[in-house]
Amino acid sequence: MKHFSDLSPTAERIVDIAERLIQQRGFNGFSYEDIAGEIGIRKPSIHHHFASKESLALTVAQRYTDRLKQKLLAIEESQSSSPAQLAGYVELFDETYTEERRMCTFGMLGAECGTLSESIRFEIGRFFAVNLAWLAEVFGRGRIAGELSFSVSDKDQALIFLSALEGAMVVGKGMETASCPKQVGQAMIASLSAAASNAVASQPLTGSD
Amino acid sequence: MKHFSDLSPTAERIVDIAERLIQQRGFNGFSYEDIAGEIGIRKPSIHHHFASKESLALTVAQRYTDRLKQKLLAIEESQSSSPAQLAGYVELFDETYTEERRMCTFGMLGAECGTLSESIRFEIGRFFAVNLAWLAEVFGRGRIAGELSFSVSDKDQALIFLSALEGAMVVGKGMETASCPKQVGQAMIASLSAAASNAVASQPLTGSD
DNA sequence: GTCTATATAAAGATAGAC
DNA sequence: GTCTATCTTTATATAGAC
Repeated sequence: MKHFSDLSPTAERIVDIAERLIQQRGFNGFSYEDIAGEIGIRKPSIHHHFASKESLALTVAQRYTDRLKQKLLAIEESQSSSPAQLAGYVELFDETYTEERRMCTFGMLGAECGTLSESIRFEIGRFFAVNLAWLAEVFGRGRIAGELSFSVSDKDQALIFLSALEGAMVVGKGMETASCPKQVGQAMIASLSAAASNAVASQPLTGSD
Repeated sequence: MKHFSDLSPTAERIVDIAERLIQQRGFNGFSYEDIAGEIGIRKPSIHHHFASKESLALTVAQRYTDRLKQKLLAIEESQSSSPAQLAGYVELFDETYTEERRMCTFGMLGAECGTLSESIRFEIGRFFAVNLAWLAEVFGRGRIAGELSFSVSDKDQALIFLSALEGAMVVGKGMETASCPKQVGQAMIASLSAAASNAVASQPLTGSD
């Protein structure tokens, strides 16, 4: 298919359910039968829409990244300050987690990537790269504007931020906590902002490359 | 069994292999056949040592936490400063990741916990609790000694630190990066230490509870 | 697009011999 | 402790009718 708007209503339902199952149980933790049972049709009907489980997961993955990009643009348009943009970003993780304690689709797939095909591994790398590039930009702007202060490169700060949110979902699920990504995200933003108010010279030690 | 030293040589090999498979492929990503093939015995022989896959995973989990506790004690004994203790802690994650790009056993199980039994979920919660308690102590001592500076509670800082390292393994695997947990860990320690050198007043905003 | 029927393989597990 | 044989269930997938 060219794009996700080309998906038939049933295909879209399948993708919706598969996405949720990947987030809650992992790629190796659900089957076509689970999806069929939920929709009320039979397994072969799922195969009619997605010949293989891998192609289904690939569609889930591509749509997820596509939607993320849209949400990042929406954050940039609605929020002008860097701390507010970060808060919007944290909210994306929190919404996902709060909704039936789902993991980030790519947090789950990243953990499982030792069992996944090359085409899906490619999508995993692409998703994280999109996140890191966007975060590094936000951290760069925030640092220059004096809204955020940190002593590592923009790229390292982006990696810390993304990792902490992905990890917060894992730790939160493992500890059966209600709001882990939000707690971690807000604490990090508080740290970065508090440092900016105190800081005399908030130059990064290692540049912004 | 009372303790892990009671494991027969074959049982121990089984646990070793199961641990590695959980870390690399997840609980739902391997089978008794994988273990049997690697050891050179048959599936029923694995069942002789561990009647169910779940009981095997439980032993893997309990041994993993047991060993972690020992390693934390070793770090406390060999390192006196808080930044050095954190560096030792980061090294634990880095060693695991560097060894064939393994995940933390509980990072993987935490992500998959929607498919796991109550007894394993209990172990997941226990593991993270042990980590958070140890880290919060280290952060508290480091803050009081003026070696570390951060503007959230000791507990929140511990949660950020653990989450970031767990997440770094996920992101690192997903991006096929060589050294993600080390990079994230060292960057965080640098941040916390650099802040301590600059800080005028490094009181936590929200107390140390 | 959906169904029944079926193929094929793998999974977790047990019985009982050696 | 290990084996062969077997059970039972599930998974992914295909063929072909409606």
